[in-house]
Amino acid sequence: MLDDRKLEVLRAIVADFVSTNEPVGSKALAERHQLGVSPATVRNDMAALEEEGYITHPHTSAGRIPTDRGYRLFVDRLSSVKPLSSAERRAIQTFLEGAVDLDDVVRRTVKLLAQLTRQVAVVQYPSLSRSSVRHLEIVHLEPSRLLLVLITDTGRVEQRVLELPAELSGEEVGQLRQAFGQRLHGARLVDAPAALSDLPDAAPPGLRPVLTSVMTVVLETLVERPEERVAIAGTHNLTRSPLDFPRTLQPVLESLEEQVVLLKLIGEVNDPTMVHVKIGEENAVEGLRSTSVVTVGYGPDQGAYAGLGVVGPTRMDYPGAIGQVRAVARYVGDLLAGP
Amino acid sequence: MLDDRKLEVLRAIVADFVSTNEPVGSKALAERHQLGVSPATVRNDMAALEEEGYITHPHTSAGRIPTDRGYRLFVDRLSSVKPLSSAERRAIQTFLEGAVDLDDVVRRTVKLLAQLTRQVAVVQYPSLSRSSVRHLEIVHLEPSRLLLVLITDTGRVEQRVLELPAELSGEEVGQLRQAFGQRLHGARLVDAPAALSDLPDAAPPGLRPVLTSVMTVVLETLVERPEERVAIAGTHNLTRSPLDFPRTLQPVLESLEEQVVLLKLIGEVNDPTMVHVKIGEENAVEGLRSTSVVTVGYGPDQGAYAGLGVVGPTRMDYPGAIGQVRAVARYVGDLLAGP
DNA sequence: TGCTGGCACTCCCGTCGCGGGAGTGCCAAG
DNA sequence: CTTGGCACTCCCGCGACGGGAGTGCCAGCA
Repeated sequence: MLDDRKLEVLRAIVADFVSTNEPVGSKALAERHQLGVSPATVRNDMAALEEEGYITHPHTSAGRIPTDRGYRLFVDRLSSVKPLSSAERRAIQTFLEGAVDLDDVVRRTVKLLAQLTRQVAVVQYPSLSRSSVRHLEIVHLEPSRLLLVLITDTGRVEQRVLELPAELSGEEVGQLRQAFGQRLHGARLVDAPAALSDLPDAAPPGLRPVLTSVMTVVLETLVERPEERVAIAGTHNLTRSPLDFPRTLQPVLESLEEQVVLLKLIGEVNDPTMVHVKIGEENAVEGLRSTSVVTVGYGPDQGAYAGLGVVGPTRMDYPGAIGQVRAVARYVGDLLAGP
Repeated sequence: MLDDRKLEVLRAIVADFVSTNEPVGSKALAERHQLGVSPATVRNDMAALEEEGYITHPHTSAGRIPTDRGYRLFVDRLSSVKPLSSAERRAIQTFLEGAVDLDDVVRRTVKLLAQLTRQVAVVQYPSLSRSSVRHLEIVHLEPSRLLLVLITDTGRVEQRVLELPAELSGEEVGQLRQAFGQRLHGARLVDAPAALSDLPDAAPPGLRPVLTSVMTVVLETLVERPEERVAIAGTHNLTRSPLDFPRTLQPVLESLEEQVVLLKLIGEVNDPTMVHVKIGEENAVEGLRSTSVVTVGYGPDQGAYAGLGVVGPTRMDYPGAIGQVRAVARYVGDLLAGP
């Protein structure tokens, strides 16, 4: 149905429309790209492409613009990832080096991504459940109050204050500390329940009640609490071309303020090592139906810590954005895996 | 120069313009408000007000709109703080109760403030330097690595990993812990340097080098690092009436993404117990010259933990915003001071 | 001196009509 | 299947126009 030239025409339409933001006509297309055919032929191809739903036109005598479906075809079959320029590579390096802690890494990353892609950037903090324990500290605040501090291999720190049913001696707290430390050190958080399963039996009987209660809280803090954070930057890029979001900026901004929405956006990926692209109506989130979202997981080699990506108009430089998102994800993944 | 009726006219202009967002004419003004004079008289007053720079008009035959100077006069002398409705009071209570930790409190507060005022809300995290130490924990991660965890009375937790020049024994770490704990417990962070000043002399000579190096880092973490965070919400409110920010939305969004800018915005107050209002051109920040900012400090009684406030168009319901900002600040202050 | 009604004037704004132009769809010929 | 030609459609910018809201000024009146 669609021969190579028609696809080439679609590619040209996407390219022109992305760069000019104006409906593109047959004549301009035949001239600017060397298609080797006349505008009339291009028109025929356009009619076919429109028949198939890949392009449309705002009114009868206007040029064509790609539909969501057209962008989808473009992304899937007509484009290859754009390699980064050396300036971009340098920008990534200089931007991320010198980060002092996890917060700093994430903040720099999201800002970098926003600048690089000139879109809205979103970066999820390394997910708790996918990290492993570097250190678990139990602090004896008061006789009947403990503070749990968890440090993960990604540098993330979680803490929780815990009220005890009974008072504990310093010695008992030391026993607790040792018991948990031994079993959890280096363990992945998802494996924590298994690692702790033998704990009640192994403990001295007198300590058992308090131990199980501490254990409950530890597990709750470590595993069950889905406290996922995201950072966002570059929202002003949405206003760059006012035409892209005529009156629909409000729902976009609203959606971007909902942590839940963002997490859904970034988290909903099958294969975290691949870059995923959601185009316009493909988005599950109501308010983002007028945008496209490019996401990828980041982390050491296989397992992903978390996700990051960009949100922009469907009229987006997909090859560029995909390349940039992937590059940043790799770099940050290495950075966090390093130390 | 300006008698009572002229001021009344100004107040009416502000009121009408804020609610309708349209230049207000003499006739409509005389009708809607009971000024007891004719439109012609109102016109004379308007001419005087314009002469003084309190109002202006977009073109010769249009109604009047307040200038920044006009809003200033309105805020300073012509308005009183609007008391909260009972629905608003209830909203504050239900919104903030059930917050589990500091992060949660701040997140809820900023969202609440955005909903209440229908503007962009900004909340600074309780400032480190103004809080006091609830607990300082020193964790012996490895022979030559320490982890410092600081918990403030506001529930804020800061941590820092510290590489030592030499290895330490567990016993020595215990000594460190005790030395710092004794001196810092309950102390305000600004007083930390003083509280620690006698430390080198009091310590056993063998421990001195490492102790001073730890001390440096502690002070750095506690006091010098100006790690101030802010939360923001409600940016979509900027798009509510597109007329307010015709083409100036971009710089506003850009400014609001700069932490530094926000901190400056909120931090620059003389008396933290008072609500401060910056109108349009009064703002030091370039990109926010088209907005007004209403801020106040929050915290226990006198000393302020930090600041919070809202950013909106100069055409803002000042009496309402001031009341809401103040109410939220008080409530959050109490909430944090309580436990 | 200050308020008022009257009146001319200004200027915005929505509407309409009018070309120009870009682009399309279709057709017949190569 | 491609191509040139051609009629048609519809947007868009422009200027003209009239209504209307609002102003500024002035003269009269308390």
